[in-house]
Amino acid sequence: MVSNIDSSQLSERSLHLFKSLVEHFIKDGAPVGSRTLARDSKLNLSPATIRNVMADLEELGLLNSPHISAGRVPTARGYRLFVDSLLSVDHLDSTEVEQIARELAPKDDVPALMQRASSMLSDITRLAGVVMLPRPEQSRLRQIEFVPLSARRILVILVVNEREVQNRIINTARDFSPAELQQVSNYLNDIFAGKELNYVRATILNELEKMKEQVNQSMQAAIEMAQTAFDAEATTKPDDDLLFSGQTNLMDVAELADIDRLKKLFESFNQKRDILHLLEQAINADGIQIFIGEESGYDVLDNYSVVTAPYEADGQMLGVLGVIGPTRMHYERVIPIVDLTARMLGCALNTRS
Amino acid sequence: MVSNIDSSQLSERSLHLFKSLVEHFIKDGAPVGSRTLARDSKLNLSPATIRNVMADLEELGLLNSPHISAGRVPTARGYRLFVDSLLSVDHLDSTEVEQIARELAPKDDVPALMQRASSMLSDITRLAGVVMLPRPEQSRLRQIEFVPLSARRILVILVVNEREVQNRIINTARDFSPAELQQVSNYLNDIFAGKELNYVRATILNELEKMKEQVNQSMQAAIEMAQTAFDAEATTKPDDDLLFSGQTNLMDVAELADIDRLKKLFESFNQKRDILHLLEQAINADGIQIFIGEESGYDVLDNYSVVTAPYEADGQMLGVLGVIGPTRMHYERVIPIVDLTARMLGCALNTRS
DNA sequence: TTTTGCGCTCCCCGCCACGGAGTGCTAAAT
DNA sequence: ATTTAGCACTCCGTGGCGGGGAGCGCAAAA
Repeated sequence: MVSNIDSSQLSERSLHLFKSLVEHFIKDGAPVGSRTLARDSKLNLSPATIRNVMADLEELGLLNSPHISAGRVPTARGYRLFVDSLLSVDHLDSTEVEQIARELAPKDDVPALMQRASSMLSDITRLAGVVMLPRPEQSRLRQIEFVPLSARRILVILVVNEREVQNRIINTARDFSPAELQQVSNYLNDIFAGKELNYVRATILNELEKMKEQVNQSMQAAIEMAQTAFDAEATTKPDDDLLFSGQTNLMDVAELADIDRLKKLFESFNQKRDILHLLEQAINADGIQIFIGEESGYDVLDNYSVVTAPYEADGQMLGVLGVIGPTRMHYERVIPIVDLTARMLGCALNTRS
Repeated sequence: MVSNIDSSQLSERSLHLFKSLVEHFIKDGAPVGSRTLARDSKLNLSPATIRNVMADLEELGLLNSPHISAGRVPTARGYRLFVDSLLSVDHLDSTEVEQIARELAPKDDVPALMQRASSMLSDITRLAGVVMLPRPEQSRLRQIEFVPLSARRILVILVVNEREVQNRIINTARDFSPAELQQVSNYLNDIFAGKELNYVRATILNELEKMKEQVNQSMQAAIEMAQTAFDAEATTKPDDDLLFSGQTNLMDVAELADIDRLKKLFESFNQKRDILHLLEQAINADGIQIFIGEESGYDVLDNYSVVTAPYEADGQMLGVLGVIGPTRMHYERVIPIVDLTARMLGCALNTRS
């Protein structure tokens, strides 16, 4: 990748003008010319001077013109400089803070909370919101229960992470009596409660042979059953851990009104792959992270930026949330909103409740 | 509503021409004029004659012209006549039948099956697919279990309709021992197993007083707990029982490429209200039902048609599925697909499995 | 009853001219 | 050495204009 521009490489004046230009463009969406900039920035310079400066900035790859006699528009690299060095983040007004707090009040179950977080994000920012659900690798088994449905059909209930409940139905090779089931679940709870799900799965699958010798016949059955249960768990979960909302907000943004691009993006939302990869990069970052346009490496995101923040509870990284919008978005507003939402979601997920 | 046109009110020739015109328009999407129609329909008539016929049809409200010197376009009422009386339904080719069968093979859980049905519909028809989940009123309680999580937090598990599992966490006023919980669930299972959920809820809520007198103290607690459980059930479920897929397919249809309309429609998908109302009308119909454009009574659906079919299993109506697309859609193809899908989904849901 | 002929309407497309906004360059001013 | 003013040039968007095409209705002929 080409090296980015450092703010120290430019004169105070150039930076000021550049910032002014970006802000202007974010507001109006039209290429901005020397004249307007001369009027707006308080520097009392003539358009001609500004033209010179802009020519320099274009040289550096921070701006470009759609065609020879149009105003200038920030490039991806330009936005990068802008968000890294020039941005002054808004102070959120109290009604917004309240709204976020209200929506994220810890009510019922985790998926619903996530859903609320996502639609709240899209609502406030008027962009598309996205929330990545807590990564399954981070799930700790809290409790497992078996409920007999009929002769050989058993409902398995996994309680993970204090709050979240998963259930699936398995068919067993032989009949189990309720008493037996009770025994099995006691056994599994004793060994595995509090352990990480992947560990549980791995243990059950790999050390099956070893354990079989040590335990009695009934426990063998338990192990086989658990195997089925966790096998299913491994295969059914991994894809729908991404929630979107407010995609339609993107249809408002004028310069993205090109149906084809939009369609590609929406399809990408549905397939989730690209976005998921992007968010996975973000989960290890420390705080707010911003992907600008082509930077992301995904074609579909060409004229879009993604602003993300990881959220954590009980000192553990859980997932990522953020918004997707046009590169030309109000970063100074969006950034604090995403940031605050991540924090608050973390609070809501803390287990003391 | 204005009375619809009956095919017996028109001459054979008019009908033939009308049908020809509609088919033509569905294929090309452009207003069709007398010349083209004269060429295409095998009737060996001159354009002028056809113009006369078309004038009559316009009189009847079956056609109209976008402007005075353009070809004719079918009106909603025209489509209505077309689908009711003139349509010759395609024979599905075997690969499509196989695809439907394959996708709807009864695998794991019900929601996933529904999801597959919806995306399969959108996939094959290249329109938006929609599936209304089994109506909660039709849910029969099969089994209820209580799992203690901590002192006063209890996980309630409802198994409904043989297959579907719902769980929620409730906080109780006092501590319950595992033995007590067992007793409570036994009690509730005895009384309510096989009953309709609404009935269960109503019984618990209304006859609370009466029952309280008849039973011992422990059962009073049971009732109170059940009350909490089913209360929650009543409030958390009712909105997300509609699945969409393939909305993006609608972006391909040229004449709907108007961003604003599309946005409204998509938002309507998200809010689900209008579509839900529409489908509720459809659930009591006997088979395929078609809503054409403005007929539906919902603005957002102005240039769209909805083709639905209810599906049933074990002799019980469960829900509705269908597709949403431009009024100008290939009904002769879409109709048998929706029909077949409804039947097959019904099969997959039959409880003998 | 159907066809032919004719005049008319309306859309679509390409053309052109024009004003506006903006640029780059050079020469003058500070 | 910067900054400014002036100027020629480029490009976009708009609006007016004119033909060509498709289609219509109507009236008269077949």
